[in-house]
Amino acid sequence: MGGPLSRNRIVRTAIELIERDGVNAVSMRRLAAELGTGAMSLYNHVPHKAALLDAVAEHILAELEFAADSDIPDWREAARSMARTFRDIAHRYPRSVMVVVSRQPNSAAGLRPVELALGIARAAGFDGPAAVRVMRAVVNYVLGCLVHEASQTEAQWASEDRPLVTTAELDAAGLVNVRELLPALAEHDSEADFEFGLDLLISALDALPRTSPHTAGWKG
Amino acid sequence: MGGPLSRNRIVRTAIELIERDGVNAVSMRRLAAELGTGAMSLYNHVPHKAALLDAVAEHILAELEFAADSDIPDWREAARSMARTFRDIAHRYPRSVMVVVSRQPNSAAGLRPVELALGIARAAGFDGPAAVRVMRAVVNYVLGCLVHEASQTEAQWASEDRPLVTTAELDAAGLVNVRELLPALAEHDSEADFEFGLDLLISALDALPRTSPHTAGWKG
DNA sequence: CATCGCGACGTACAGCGTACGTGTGACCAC
DNA sequence: GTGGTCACACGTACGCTGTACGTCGCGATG
Repeated sequence: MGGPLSRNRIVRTAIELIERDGVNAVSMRRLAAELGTGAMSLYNHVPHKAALLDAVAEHILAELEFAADSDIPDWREAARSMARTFRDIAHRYPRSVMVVVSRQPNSAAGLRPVELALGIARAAGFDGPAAVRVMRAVVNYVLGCLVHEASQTEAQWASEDRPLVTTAELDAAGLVNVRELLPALAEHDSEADFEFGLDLLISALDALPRTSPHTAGWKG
Repeated sequence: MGGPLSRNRIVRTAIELIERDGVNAVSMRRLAAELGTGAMSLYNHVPHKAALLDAVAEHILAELEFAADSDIPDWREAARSMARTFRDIAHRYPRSVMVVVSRQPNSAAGLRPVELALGIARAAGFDGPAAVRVMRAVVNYVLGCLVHEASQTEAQWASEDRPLVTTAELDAAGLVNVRELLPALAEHDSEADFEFGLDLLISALDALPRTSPHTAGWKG
């Protein structure tokens, strides 16, 4: 069914399964059934389940490479572009985000976002430890946004638009600010919020003194 | 052994178990053994395992309430203090961080950080959607830092100071920036990086125009 | 004393990851 | 052609998981 078994086909099907039924629904047997084979056949292509999930993370992260545009002269625009690309990919695989994020980023594939961000930081004129700090500031912000949105998405999947928390509970817990701003919290535009924080961070970084000359982004 | 079984004792022991052996090592049987009882006894206090992990998250998040100091007049200092407190708690339970983060934050307990951050944003003179945006910017940044550090910690636990990635692999993958900045990446001071991004973000937010008068933090 | 309810505990079952053995077909040396 | 080798699909089996259900002991209440 669907051609010969291969590591790539297994990984792609695993991603489909995660997106359709959630991470917890992924088992070797179910995945094999999806592929029309026996569970043990998978082990000819993947050493164990953890490695499979690593491969899933790697596969998704690999899309960054193709999507990232490294020819943008203005480093602020390049950084924004990379962050948006990252977020777009996360939106394409919403239920896989936590899988990707929770894998240790020490494989060569996991370090690709770091590589790209470091390149941009250096192009902006930051060097050595400064580049690392700048890179981490924006990567961590983006990471937090993705985790946040993934949480929201999963919560939505879990409870089919049933009220997640009642105002009575909020009052009981003394969460007055949440209670008052509940409409603003509920109808918030996560896209706009993402851009807001991103612009803020990048502008602040751009205003920092440099340790080495940079190619673009002087404040006129 | 150790007094009567209770929900609180179960949750505390679960946290100990996570910190000692990792999340994957937590099973109802092992947890029960740790408590000196049978596995099924736990179900008199907790409906199922997922609820137990929810309770773990809630228990850890509850420490924010006691630790948070809401009497700081300067909103920037208040925000910094809250962020640091959050991070301190994460450092006290390093291997539980991903559990807390990956639970849906829609319980009253999970919304406590949101509540505190919203309070600070409003005290800073932001209101309505602006308060929500400001709150989210800093919360997402802090969240990203915690996830990042948790990943690092878990990686360290997983491989007892064996080299995680070789320079040869980096070259093969074309990660030139990572390769060159590897020393800076390795010996980086995560505390300093955290403060760097936090200050940057808070200062940038403080420079924003307000929609309502605020009590402190004017730029002189 | 009889009764009741709560909570600790054992048993049982479906499902999990995966170690191991077997079978089958494609390839190659002679 | 024939025998050997190898890759890979597949079945079986084991120890572990979460948890539904039944039982039993014990303190409180009539």
